[in-house]
Amino acid sequence: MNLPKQHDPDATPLDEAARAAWLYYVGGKTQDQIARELGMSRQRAQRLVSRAVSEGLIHFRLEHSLSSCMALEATLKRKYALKLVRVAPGLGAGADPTKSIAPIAAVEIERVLASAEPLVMAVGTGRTLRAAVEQIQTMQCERHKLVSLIGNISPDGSASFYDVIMRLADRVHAAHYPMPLPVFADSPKERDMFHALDPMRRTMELARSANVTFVGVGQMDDTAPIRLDGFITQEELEAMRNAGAAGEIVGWIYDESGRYLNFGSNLRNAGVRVLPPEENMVVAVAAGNNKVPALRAALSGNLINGLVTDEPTAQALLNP
Amino acid sequence: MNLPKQHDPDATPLDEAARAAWLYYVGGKTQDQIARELGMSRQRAQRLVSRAVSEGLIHFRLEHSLSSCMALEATLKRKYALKLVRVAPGLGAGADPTKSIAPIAAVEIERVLASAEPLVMAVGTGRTLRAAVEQIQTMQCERHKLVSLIGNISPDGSASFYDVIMRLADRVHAAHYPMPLPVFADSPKERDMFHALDPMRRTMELARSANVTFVGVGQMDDTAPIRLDGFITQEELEAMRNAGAAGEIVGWIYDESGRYLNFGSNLRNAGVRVLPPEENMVVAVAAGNNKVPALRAALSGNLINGLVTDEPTAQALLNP
DNA sequence: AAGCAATTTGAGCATATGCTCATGTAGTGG
DNA sequence: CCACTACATGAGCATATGCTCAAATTGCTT
Repeated sequence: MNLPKQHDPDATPLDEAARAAWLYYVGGKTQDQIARELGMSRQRAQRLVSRAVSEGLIHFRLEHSLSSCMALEATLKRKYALKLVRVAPGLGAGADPTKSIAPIAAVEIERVLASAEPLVMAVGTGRTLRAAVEQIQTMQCERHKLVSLIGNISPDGSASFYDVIMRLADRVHAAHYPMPLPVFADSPKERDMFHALDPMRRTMELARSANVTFVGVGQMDDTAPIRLDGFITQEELEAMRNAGAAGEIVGWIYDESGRYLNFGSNLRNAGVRVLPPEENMVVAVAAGNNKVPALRAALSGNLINGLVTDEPTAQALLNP
Repeated sequence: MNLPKQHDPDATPLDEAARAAWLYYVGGKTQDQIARELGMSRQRAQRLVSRAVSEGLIHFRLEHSLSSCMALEATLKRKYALKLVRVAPGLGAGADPTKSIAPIAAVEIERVLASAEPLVMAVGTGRTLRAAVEQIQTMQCERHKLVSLIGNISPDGSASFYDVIMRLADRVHAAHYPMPLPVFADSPKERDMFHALDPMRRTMELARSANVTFVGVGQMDDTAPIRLDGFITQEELEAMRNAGAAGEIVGWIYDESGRYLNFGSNLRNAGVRVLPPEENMVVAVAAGNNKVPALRAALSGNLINGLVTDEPTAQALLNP
């Protein structure tokens, strides 16, 4: 029988956490039972379960679309002529909307990657996309190509934290093409030098030919991620705002009608600009009150034709 | 902000359950908070969450392979020359092993269906497969064909409860070919009549050409599902046992070396027999102590070349 | 419209969970 | 070899969860 195991010796800590979480969520046992079965204190079992959750060893996935969210999806789709809209149930006032949209975005990315024909998928960066990628399940996608729209080198020279493409490629086993250049060059001249390099040119060409693109959207208020992560200074940010900046996609700043500014940091951006999609899909993954103006602008300029957001944001986008 | 919603009127009960579960598992809120946010009693919130779990609106998925299970997989793979082995962590003594293997089997079925090339997938029936299918996430698989190996008409004339193919096709949106005939004919003659029908012949041909097959495995002790579901009588079962019956796949009974008996109910079975795979894959999804002899027999006869089971069963299969 | 059965509801309570804190233990650098 | 830091552990407790039961509601039949 399954009496207390004397603490299986050849088990990594994460193994134990995974097993405890399995017994808890899949098996529906109490932590007390689990502790006894695994020969440990109830404390430890509790910690293992909570560890498994926080380390993302266990995923929760809702297999049911709320009708209220579906209604918002339909309305948004019509209003902005979008091809894809997903609205995640809101998590209420204080919560981080990233938590809410990440699992939904993950499902959509998986759905795209499940396609039979080989695709080129371009991806941006950012906290939200990063969180989404963490939720993607592993799959075999050798037929697809993943390409980054944006350099992976931070101002301080390190690889950017929110580098999404590598993690995604890891999970889905697809060929991937990161862009080994700074996000912003020091000058337009330097940027042109990078762009003159042949391998760079090919990667950028690939990115521009992507069938599907997933990007985050950055706001331009004082919490602008582009500033918080040290890509531009507060002064530059203010200058861009004065020039009409409403939002930003892979670092490219656009005004409230979704037109890219020909000014300031945009002149140094070394990455690929997302252009209004025609046959291809450009899906923005973003939610939160402070992103509403940026999203609205991107939508009016038809910079995107797909949107993954949450309930309150969807509502805000519909209330003019 | 998000103060108590006065009980959203246009929400189905399942909608509410899904929303509560979302807030609970994804949002990490307490049921008390959820109740306040949704304007209901804590009780109700509690019930909604537990309902969402029991109705399968929310799925738990482990994104981490336990090393002890991986070791068992490797050993089984070698010992029986299998192409695919997955071992789910056991849920301990009393628990229903179906609960344990269903999510793992679901992942494997998804993985197969994610394939780029069009496939023919044949499926059997049974409680275990049925539970696995409930765990599969929805996907778009128009390129694939799903075909049933077994009739979907019970002895009492109703459609069989554990009919798997329709549910699976529903979820994954694939073309599907059920077999509108009884599981067992009344006589060999009647069976031949069914088989003479042209559409039936084509479906059976399709089933025999399947690239991948997923089946359950039935035991031959007094808990034999084939008897419990009224397909054969206790007397027939005993007769088959006396003739050496060790297990059953889609109703076809085989002996301990995995050879089909040419006897009894096998003479009336109207479905397609699973033959030892060559290029194709035949994956058995089964676990539990009482299934060990049936599994062992199927493995010795090379009736299957893939196995999804749980830890205790894997261990039992390895201890001779 | 009344009566009945079946389901839903909330109160109260036993149990399970998770947090804090004091203590222990391993690993590191002097 | 000792001192120190960082992290792991278990006890105790406040809180969250889920079960039971009695009351209320719903839907259905007469």
